Amino acid sequence: MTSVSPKILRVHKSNNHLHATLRDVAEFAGVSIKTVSRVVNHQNEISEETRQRVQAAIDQLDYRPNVLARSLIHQRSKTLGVIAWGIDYYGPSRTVVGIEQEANELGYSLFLCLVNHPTDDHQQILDTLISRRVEGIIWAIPEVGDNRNWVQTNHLDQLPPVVFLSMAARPGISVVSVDNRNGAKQAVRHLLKQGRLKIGIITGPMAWWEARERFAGWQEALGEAGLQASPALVFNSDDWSAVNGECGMRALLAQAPDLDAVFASSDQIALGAMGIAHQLGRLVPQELAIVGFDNTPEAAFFWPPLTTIYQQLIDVGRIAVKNLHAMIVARQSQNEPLSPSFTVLKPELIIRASSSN
Amino acid sequence: MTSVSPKILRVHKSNNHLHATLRDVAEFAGVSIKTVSRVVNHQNEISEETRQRVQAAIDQLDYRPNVLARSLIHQRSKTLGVIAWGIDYYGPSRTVVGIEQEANELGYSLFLCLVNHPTDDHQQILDTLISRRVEGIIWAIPEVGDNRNWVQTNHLDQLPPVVFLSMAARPGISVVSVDNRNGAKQAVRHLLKQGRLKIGIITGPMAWWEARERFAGWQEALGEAGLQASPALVFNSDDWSAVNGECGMRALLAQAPDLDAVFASSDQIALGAMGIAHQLGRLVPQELAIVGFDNTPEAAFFWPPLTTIYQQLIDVGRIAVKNLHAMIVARQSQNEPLSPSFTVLKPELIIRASSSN
DNA sequence: TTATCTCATGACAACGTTGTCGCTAACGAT
DNA sequence: ATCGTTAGCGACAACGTTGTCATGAGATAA
Repeated sequence: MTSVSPKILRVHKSNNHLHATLRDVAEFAGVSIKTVSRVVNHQNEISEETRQRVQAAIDQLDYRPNVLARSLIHQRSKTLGVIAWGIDYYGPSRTVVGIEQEANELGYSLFLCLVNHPTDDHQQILDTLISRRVEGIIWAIPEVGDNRNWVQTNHLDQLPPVVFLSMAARPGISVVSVDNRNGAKQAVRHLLKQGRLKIGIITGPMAWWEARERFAGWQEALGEAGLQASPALVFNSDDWSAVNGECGMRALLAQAPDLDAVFASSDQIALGAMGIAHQLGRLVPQELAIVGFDNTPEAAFFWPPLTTIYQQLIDVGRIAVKNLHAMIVARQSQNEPLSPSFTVLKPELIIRASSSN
Repeated sequence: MTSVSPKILRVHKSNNHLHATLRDVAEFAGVSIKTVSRVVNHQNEISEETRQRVQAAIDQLDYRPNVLARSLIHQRSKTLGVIAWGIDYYGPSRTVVGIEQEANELGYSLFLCLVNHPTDDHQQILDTLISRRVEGIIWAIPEVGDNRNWVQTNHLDQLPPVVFLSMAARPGISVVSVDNRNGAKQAVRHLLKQGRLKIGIITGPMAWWEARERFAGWQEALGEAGLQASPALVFNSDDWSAVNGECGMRALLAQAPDLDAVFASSDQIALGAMGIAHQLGRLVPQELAIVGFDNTPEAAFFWPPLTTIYQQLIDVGRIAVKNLHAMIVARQSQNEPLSPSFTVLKPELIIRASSSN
């Protein structure tokens, strides 16, 4: 516990504000406010001599332009808002990283807003962002239950441009998603190719759109192969955690003792499932092949290393911001608003030891 | 790919701006700007009759106060900045969650700024935040190499208040940290209590302060027990990943064949280490006990479940914002600036199967 | 010489708020 | 009738910028 008080060294300024203003610099350099403004903004109708004198004053006083004032004049805040959930999980946080990177490259600053649960009320957050005059919003809360119904009603056109992440296509709405259904299909097709015939699924929480899509992909892939998607092969999870992988694996082995493969709807679920397989003495992959979804960094080091589906979540974030930026530009240039885009990214199968003979 | 153009329904306003202003509302309601302002801010020197009339106009025009203008007047932006690294990792992202929660509760909005690497240049980010007039900054980039040296030189007092996360105590600087050294000590003491005598360590990257602290804790705990911290028991990682856990475990078993326990400096390192133990046929924990650090959600489901050190990272974030808020309040009330605080949180040992006999 | 032109600079309004102060009408007290 | 008092409301300046336009000095052209 230290308590040395920091020394306060501050250059004398004419006012008692925290920051020097154009006025301060102008007085200091003996020129008008406008002249200083020109120097700050590198406008060139200014003599080299005064430019240098003003620049010296700027440095001396450690002047920093006030972006709030600029935003007010220009009617552009150069900020975006992200409304997200679960950034302490791998997927959501990667998406936010992509969003931040692209926003930064395009010159936007990012307001981060988090909800504790996907179905929490968001009106207050939205109000805050609007009041702060963000130019656009990335809606990164997963689609759970009816938490996207407001999109239809609450007229979207009196909001700044919004890009939604991970939801079903809807008319008039910009969306960036990973093709979860295709990912699940790839997983199950791979298992079929390995000769597996009794392929179970541990779903995610079915209130989630992504969980339903992955389930549908499992169904479709089985259908393609002429196999029955019987209820005995299905376990529905409450959440995406490993606990449910454990429950699911126990239940499936009880329901379908001749099970020879499991598609787990997340890597965490797969992890729990593999733990139970070990406990029950089922060899993975020889007796039981397992595939996950997400490709978390740990998955490659599970025992055995986990076959899984890789989602380009950083790209999801980047593309979302790119599209959002296009919408902002279109709106401000008074053109017809851009017709909403629906972008889908195809995930990739990563084959590891948990599924290959 | 849908392309239905959204219908534009916008209430008529006197100007062509995106948002209604006090002026718009005032004209609509036939009162002065100031009167509308009073309604918006729930000031009471106003008659109930006009209040209702103005409120109706506000609702009609969907007026939202412009926080940028307010910030300008009040000289308070009610925003904070976080400068962070690695939020796609478990630890950093949890910390950010804590920061966001507390900021939100205290009425601040949060600017999120990320760096790709802890040693990247941060000056530009700092400039952006200052220009946006954040009232305080949370420095959530880990201390790596000399990336905190600027703190001494670049006079901290011409910045807004800053709270640093996870660094050694330094005079004049506010810090919130987890006691990594103590955490490592707890881990090693636990192994000693299990009767282990040859306890190796796979460190994190030693450029990191946290890695050095955990190493020091290992050393100290061995010293307490009168044991030799011999170099043969040490493997230095390049990073925190499972790959290094694999390398480390191989190296340690070669250097010290009678090894009976390993303290891994992260859960991921522990995961890699356990994988190699399995491959080499060493039973965990019977022949080789393993302890990790972080308590990631997966750790409880590793095979075997991993004993590890739990850090209250959400609290780190929350406390950091609380302290920052106190600094802000102190500075604006013209008092002597608050003497900097150094807060240390003690982590907890979570005992699971990977270490208990 | 005078008119025109360019260059460097400054005065002023505006962005959307809020704080200060002043005004008017109504009211009660004397 | 006169004098405060108060409630309700508006005019105005200010926050820190930027855009528009005006101004004056000097250079150039007629």
